[in-house]
Amino acid sequence: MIKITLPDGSIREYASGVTGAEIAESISPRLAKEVLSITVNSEIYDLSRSIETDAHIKLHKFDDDEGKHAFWHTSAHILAEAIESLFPGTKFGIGPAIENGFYYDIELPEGRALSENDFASINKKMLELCQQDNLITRKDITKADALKYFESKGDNYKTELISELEDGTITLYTQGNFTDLCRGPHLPSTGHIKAIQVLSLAGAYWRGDESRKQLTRVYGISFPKQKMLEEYLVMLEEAKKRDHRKIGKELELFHFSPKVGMGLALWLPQGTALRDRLESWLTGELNKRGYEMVKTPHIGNVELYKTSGHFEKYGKDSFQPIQTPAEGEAFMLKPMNCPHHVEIFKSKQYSYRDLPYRMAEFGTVYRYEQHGELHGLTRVRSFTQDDAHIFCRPDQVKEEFKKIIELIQYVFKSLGFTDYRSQISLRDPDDNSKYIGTDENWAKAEQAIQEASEEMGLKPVIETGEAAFYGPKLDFMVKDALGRMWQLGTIQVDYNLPERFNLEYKGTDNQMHQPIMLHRTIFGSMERFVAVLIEHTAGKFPLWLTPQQVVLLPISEKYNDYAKKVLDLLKNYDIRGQIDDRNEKIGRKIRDNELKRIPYLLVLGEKEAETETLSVRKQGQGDLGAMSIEEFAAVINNEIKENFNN
RNA sequence: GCCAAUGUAGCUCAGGGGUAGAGCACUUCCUUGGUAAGGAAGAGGUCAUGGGUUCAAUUCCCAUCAUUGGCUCCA
Repeated sequence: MIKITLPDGSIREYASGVTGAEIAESISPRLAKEVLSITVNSEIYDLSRSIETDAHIKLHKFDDDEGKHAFWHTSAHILAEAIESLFPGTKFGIGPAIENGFYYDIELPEGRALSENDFASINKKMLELCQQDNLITRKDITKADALKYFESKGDNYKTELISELEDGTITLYTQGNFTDLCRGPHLPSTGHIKAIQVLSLAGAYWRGDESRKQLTRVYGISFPKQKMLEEYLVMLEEAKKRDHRKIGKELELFHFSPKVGMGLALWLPQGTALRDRLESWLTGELNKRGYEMVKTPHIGNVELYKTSGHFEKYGKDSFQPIQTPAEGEAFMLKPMNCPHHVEIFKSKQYSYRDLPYRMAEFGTVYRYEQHGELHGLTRVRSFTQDDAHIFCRPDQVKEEFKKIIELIQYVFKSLGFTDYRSQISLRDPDDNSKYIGTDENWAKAEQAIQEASEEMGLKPVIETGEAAFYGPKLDFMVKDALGRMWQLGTIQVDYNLPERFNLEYKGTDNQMHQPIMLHRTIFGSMERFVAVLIEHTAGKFPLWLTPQQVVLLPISEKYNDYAKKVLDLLKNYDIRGQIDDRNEKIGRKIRDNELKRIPYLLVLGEKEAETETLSVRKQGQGDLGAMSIEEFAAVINNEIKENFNN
């Protein structure tokens, strides 16, 4: 008998060789039906694989990541089986589970290409294979036998993968008529998959190497219930509806013109109003927290970036330097704000008492992103960072981190991002040679980041070896209304620039010391953040932020004068809006302004004019009834107050 | 930068070897209204750009540019 410890600490005894499926069955038949894979002492097993020794186990269903992984991994094999049966002679690359579904990289036989027209037949075949409920079996074979098998199939991608594996046993998984090289784990049988569908096609280089052959990547998704697939497809539709490029056009926020240049956003008046409001609000918060605003030019002498090291590292792939009539003189479009800020720092002498120096700028930078990488406002060639640099003493790093974390938490909360994750990137403990800065400073900074995160209530994921060469960092990822993750804020420690620019301050010992520099941004860039905010809110911005809080709708032009009077009064309460005095009926005005996502519509006619009231309509809720101007102002102000209080 | 698809009116899109269509938006007129589209008339396009094939190209072919979906890269 062996002892199996469940996640809750309870211990059950089974005969040696018991499988995950049998354990699940012994706990509950319902669980046995839903369980997909099992973790045995931190290794993930198939349910049919026997367990020979005492172990800690955890059973995985579709609702945890490990369960999904096995589910989608098996789905990828089904996709491959379907394609092989429909297009014999197809060669297969890799077919992993990904965050949302799975893909398989394939190479179709000569002269054959896959198009969206083939999706229906693939879907049909995949569903058929699932309904056959074929058992999935795992087989250990030798490397030589594995090579022989895939050579006989002519599958040179698989043989390449196998030949790079270590000697020893190799596992193959078979379901129905399809056998694939795979580490596993997989579902016990294909019947668990009740809904499966191809989603899209893309080209992908074999092993991500552009000098190698481009394969066809087929993306798909699958679920244990048909209804879940339907919901997923609805979510994809919803994501399309929320696409910031679409809403940006509808709400006239920004525009791209090929005549100006790709990746260069033109901010329209409404978008500018939104962005300016974000900037001025954040500036206010920065001032409260001891930051000082600075402004620096859009270009800088090439020598500056040579000193900072950016030119050497990125100059070739960047916008090329601008020549001047002077011999040998060149300027670069600013790719980073930090060298400029460093020069501001260097403009005077510092005592230890002057630190920390918190310097912030909404600084526009230019980076030559590759053509294919440009995407709406999220990937552009000119963008404005909400950048800040904090020059501090080593003993201040932790406190400064805490202050920045507090600010980031406040900003996220105020904008409705309640769900976010954080990640600390530390250096690779096995190889210190690739990092600049002393061991002592790194150790201190890494400790400071971890303590600060913990004291501020973050639960960061810690990634060792992910730090940049110049210092460790803390990144923030927010989850939007559709559950998608966006990387926004980041705080980075930098030992590199202080060294390259020879920054110093005078310590209590009357000696010069090198300050530590912290880079930090909250929004990342204004462009990207506005895009995320649009998709998160579907264009229904928080009341305090939205460019137009109210639109006044006179019933007919007889009441335009009353509307003008009301608008003036509302302005006294800092409520912003405009009058829709088009020659249209009230229903039309309501419809058009609802579509523009105006939070409050005020209907003004004879009744209202006589009683000095407003008929208030809230976006998405409809008629709230009549109110006095004072009452309405209170409604608005309360809603704004609540936004910042909860 | 690579692969694929796409590019027709301000927007969303239909069409198709014989000089171009719809809806919305726009302009003018009528209508002066009560909570998600009032009516009529009008104007608007070098069918992305440049070549080629053809009696004829917006349509077919090639190139370029841009957009979209991926890949690669990202200070």
